[in-house]
Amino acid sequence: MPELPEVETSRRGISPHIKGQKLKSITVRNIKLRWPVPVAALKQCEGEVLNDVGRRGKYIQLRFSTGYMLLHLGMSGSLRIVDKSLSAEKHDHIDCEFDNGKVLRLNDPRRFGCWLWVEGFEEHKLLQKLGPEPLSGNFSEEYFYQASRGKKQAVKQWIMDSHLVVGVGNIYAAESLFKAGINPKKPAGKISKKRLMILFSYIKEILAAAIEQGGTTLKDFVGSDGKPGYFKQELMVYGREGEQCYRCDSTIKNIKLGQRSSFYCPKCQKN
DNA sequence: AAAGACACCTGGGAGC
DNA sequence: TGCTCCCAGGTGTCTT
Repeated sequence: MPELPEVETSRRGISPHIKGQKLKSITVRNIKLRWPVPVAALKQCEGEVLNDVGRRGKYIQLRFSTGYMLLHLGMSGSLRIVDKSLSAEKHDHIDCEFDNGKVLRLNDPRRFGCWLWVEGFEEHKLLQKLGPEPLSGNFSEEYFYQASRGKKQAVKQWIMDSHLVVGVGNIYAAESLFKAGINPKKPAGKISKKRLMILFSYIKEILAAAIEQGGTTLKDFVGSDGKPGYFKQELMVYGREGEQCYRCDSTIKNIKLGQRSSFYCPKCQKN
């Protein structure tokens, strides 16, 4: 469910309801997420004020004075703000109830997500090796180009590696490669600087646009009656196997790269 | 060091 | 209706 735009949209959506509020209680109904939920450590935050809701890559950080909760939504996780009177349903694993009566509720059917506790303000091990934020100045053209040299890995897998840059998921990897006219199988190190710079621009552009759109398409995420929303933007290739390319008369293909579906147009993305 | 395979888990849809 | 099989927006960890 969540690529970076949805995580950021979730962060923006929940923050105004809970930032500055005192955490009244935390309820963990299932500790079996990707890693066991450290209930006792989380409980120590009860009575503390949530100072900030941050984000690094696809991780969300709930900051308290003693440290922060580190959340990831995995493949199927979602966060909602609900009234404390709304009873929990299937896969609602964690509730954070605040003094204002609002509850931050995690739903995650597949339980690939996590909810950890990080003491103090050091970067957690999971965050230490992450690459730059795609929409920050740290993600530069020169960095992108230099990192690509000598890489034999398929460009699609390369741009999805969070050690290179965070936040490029399966959908937006496919979409940015289509816009750049680059074949997803092409080894990253064999792409010319000129074409890499085009790809660089599209990665930024598409993620930025998706975040903008996420604000409207995902508002349900934080509604009291909310169900997870989906991006309704027009995807050029993702999920369109067998359909006609919007830019030519060719048919969209789907190949496996690193066990992930990879949609592309064999004509528009010949090389 | 780098690339690839595998692991974790549930639900929905296709096909029989 | 119900079974089996395949697929899904992620990513840490283990194996070559």
